[in-house]
Amino acid sequence: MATIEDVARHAGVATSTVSYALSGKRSISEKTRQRVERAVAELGYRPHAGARALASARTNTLGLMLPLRPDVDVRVVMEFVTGIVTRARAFDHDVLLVTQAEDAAIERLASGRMVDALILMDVEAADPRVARAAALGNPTILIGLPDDPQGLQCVDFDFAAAARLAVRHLAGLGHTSIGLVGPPPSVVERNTSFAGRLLAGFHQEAERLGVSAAVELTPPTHAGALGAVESFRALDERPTALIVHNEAALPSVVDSIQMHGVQIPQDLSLLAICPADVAQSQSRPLTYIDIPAESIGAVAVEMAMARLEHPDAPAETRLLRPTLIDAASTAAPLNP
Amino acid sequence: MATIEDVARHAGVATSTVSYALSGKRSISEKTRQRVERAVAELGYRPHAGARALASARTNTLGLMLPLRPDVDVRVVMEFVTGIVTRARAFDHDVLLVTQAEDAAIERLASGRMVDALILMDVEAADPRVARAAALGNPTILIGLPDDPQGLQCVDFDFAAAARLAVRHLAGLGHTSIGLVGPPPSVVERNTSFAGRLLAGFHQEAERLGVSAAVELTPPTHAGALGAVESFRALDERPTALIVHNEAALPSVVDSIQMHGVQIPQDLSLLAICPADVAQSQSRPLTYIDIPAESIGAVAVEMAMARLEHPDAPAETRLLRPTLIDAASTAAPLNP
DNA sequence: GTGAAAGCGCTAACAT
DNA sequence: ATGTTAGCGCTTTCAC
Repeated sequence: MATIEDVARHAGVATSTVSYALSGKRSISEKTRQRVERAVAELGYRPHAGARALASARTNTLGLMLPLRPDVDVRVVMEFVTGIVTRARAFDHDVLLVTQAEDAAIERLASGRMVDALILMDVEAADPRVARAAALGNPTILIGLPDDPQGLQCVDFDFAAAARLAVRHLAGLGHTSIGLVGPPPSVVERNTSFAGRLLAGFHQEAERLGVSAAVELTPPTHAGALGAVESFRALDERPTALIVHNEAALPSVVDSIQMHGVQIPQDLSLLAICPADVAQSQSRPLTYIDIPAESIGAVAVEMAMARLEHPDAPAETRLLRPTLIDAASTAAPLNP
Repeated sequence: MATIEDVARHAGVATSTVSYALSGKRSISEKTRQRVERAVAELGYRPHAGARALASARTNTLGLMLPLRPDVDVRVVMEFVTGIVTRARAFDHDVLLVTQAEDAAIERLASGRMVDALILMDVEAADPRVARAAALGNPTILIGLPDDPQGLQCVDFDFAAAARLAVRHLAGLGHTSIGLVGPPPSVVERNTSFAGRLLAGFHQEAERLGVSAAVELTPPTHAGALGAVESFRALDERPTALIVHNEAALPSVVDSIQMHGVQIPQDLSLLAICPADVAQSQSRPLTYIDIPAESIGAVAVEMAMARLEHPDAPAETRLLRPTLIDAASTAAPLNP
């Protein structure tokens, strides 16, 4: 393996010249740059990542901490990951993946100086990782919103606004009773940040608009979805519209509704809150509010990079605004 | 951040003693080891990964190359990843994730000495990455089986044997016409290694046992699944048993069968080839052949580690044998 | 059983 | 615009 010194010798210049020619951190005459580049190509030179990290205190690596909990939808998670990895590459960074939620992992990556910055996914309202990470020197970006985001860098979808938008859309069509097929109970129990915000937004807007609101926390299974639909049908004030925020249950919800001979949207309006491609892969077109998972991942990376540039910039929290895509699975309710 | 020198000073020993006390590479008196360990704890010392990599030519990092193609099922992919990350940690290794299929990424990781070994997922029958990787100094493990695995380290599920087992099981029950709901056409077109082996095993065993065999390559959508089921029903020799090797289509296949009023297994036997948890999350219990994705990932890591220990050991290919779990979704066909 | 010191390959002052 | 050189923090001879 060629070293920078080999390149320098081959090109007849000093090692620092090679370093600078490659990094562009000081001006180099066109002629020497060419010679260096030729030498690099001819020797197939690649800088040694460890040596560079040691000398520069930069690893060009991002740590991604992704607890793989059984109740998270991997499809959605992988969209985040895609956004993160793709955007990181644009900044010439690679991604180190950690799937344990243990604090030890944070320290290993950070104190071992394996990464320049950390991205924490699936943040809970009171997440022990957050304090750990904040105590670290490394920039840390949270995907999600802990109870107290003071002084932390956070990015997430505005789930509260999404729920409000959903309720508003349906109420605007004339619905007065709306059901929410919510996330799995375990997601709510462990205080996942997004679930609480979604539920709060849902109830808040329903109250504001004077529509009645019912929630079913729904396991990510076929049986769970059927159960939720049954529960809503058994209600005195049976909902005329359903909001579904549960990617795994969505197909079964759609199916079970149709199995009852209920027409969408004539008899029942259906509105999904999920990533675009999940909505679009259902058995019928669905009106949905997009969870822009890839964008959120990309923003997380951008925030991390900005932090590396300006370590003292004030912390900011970014919530991405919801947009509704109408595919005619919602309509005015039938007059009784 | 404390360095090894700080620790040495704090413990009143030489830096080399600290190094050896930590690595155990030479014997240390119990007393000094204690002192070193105390100093490490008190200072919160963590070795600098880059410095270590530079001095030892070991990064304790594994590269995982995971092309995110739209036709792969992320659920299954994430099981592989889980197996890999978990097992890697057991060997004190972290995982660097690359999602581009580009050759450039291989060189970056390997020549940049960012990783000790590489694991390539979703290998195609004639995969350009393979030649690149083989040319590298780093140990490389392929998950999948290229056309010519000579001299390469490969691990995969024995899809051919799985297909044969499935056919044999159904033929043994008395079925004489079997349909295969296969992977998406694009998966076959791009010569994904597993798809070809599965199809070959299916046809081979069907021919051997003299049962008629039909295949529908099935897009991973609801519409695709419905289409496949319709096609089979339209056949002159309508299959009395279906093998499904398509995680995304599986739920829709089950639903559409039931929607036709067809009883499983009385009217139609159904056998899935998929990871256990996919089979178990369906709307009814399914007889299935397990794709042990996590185990495969774990084996890949073990092979990589073995390679690091014994770089000159002969290359081996490991194919994991299929097992069938019977959940009564297959039965003898009705006599006409 | 322990220490001293020579690198590993790079970056970034500091020179010129 | 380019060259010289002192580290960065660790591992591993080599010496005792």
